[in-house]
Amino acid sequence: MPDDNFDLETFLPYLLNQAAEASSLEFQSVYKQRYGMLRTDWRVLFHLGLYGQLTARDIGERAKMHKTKISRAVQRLAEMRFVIRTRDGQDRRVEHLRLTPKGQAAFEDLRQVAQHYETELTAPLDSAETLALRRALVKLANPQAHRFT
Amino acid sequence: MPDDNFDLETFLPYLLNQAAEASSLEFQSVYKQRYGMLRTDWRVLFHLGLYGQLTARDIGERAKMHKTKISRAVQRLAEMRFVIRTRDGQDRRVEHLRLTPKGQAAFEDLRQVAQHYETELTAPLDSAETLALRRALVKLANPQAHRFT
DNA sequence: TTGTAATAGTTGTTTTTGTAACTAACAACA
DNA sequence: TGTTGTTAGTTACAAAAACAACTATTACAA
Repeated sequence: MPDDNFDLETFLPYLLNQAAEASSLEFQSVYKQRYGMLRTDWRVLFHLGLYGQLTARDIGERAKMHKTKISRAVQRLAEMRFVIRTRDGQDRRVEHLRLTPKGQAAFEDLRQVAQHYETELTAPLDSAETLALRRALVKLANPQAHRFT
Repeated sequence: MPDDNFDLETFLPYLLNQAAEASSLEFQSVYKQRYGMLRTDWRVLFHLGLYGQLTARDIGERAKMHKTKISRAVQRLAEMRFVIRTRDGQDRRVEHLRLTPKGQAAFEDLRQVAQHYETELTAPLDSAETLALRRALVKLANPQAHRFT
């Protein structure tokens, strides 16, 4: 008979998903209703807003998103005139992406929402707790950096 | 000019999603390859395995899953002969769900995998960190219980 | 009673995602 | 050169999720 001291509510993949979903809900409703964006869209937007000009490949690497997701997000963002794509001169396969003024404005707007929402989210946690949470999450999000296998 | 001290990597909804995705990956490959299950499927399976007979409604409430998701998961699990459905005598709308012996076996198997995987996941964290993480996640997963709005 | 609202669960349709195959461009090396 | 392999990004198709409308049953109140 296997161990009985297992609870679903403490199983990390489950718990993490619950927390992630709950904590994304409100923010999601903002970028969705205000700009008709999908989750992939705002991620790309934020990457470009925060880190400047990037290629689709760069974004995929940083955000761990598959290239098809990014390709489609960029298409949508370009249609909305939030992003401009320019071919690289040296290597004509790669495309440089950057925000238009309109995209920049949307980014600034959503960043403020995000920032505000962040403080709301962490309200039930004291600052030590929040710090510990972030540190643990970073470790979980980047497993290879901490394992030996 | 808005605050510039905002980083995507520390934005909780983003970070939580990254951690959740990374930490679900390996476990997902097990229940997928071993039983052809979807995420919704193992969640329903685990609910029934851990808490005994439940209705679809119960599961939806506990797991915060939409009823259509559960309906279809139950269909799949019933096809696999992992779950048995019996109509309630009093209220003929409700259906009681429980695991068959075959379903029970699959649950026990996956529970062991989960338990083992859990220790692997928490390996890079010390026990205080793990505890803090769980407590914080529980708070984030159940916002209404901690807010005043 | 009977008409209205509510609830449990299902089904149908549309979006979104995942996966694989594809095009175009470059790299490296015989 | 040309041939093979690799890379950036797109497209096509299949799988899954989201959303809305539906059936069947119960609750409740005029």
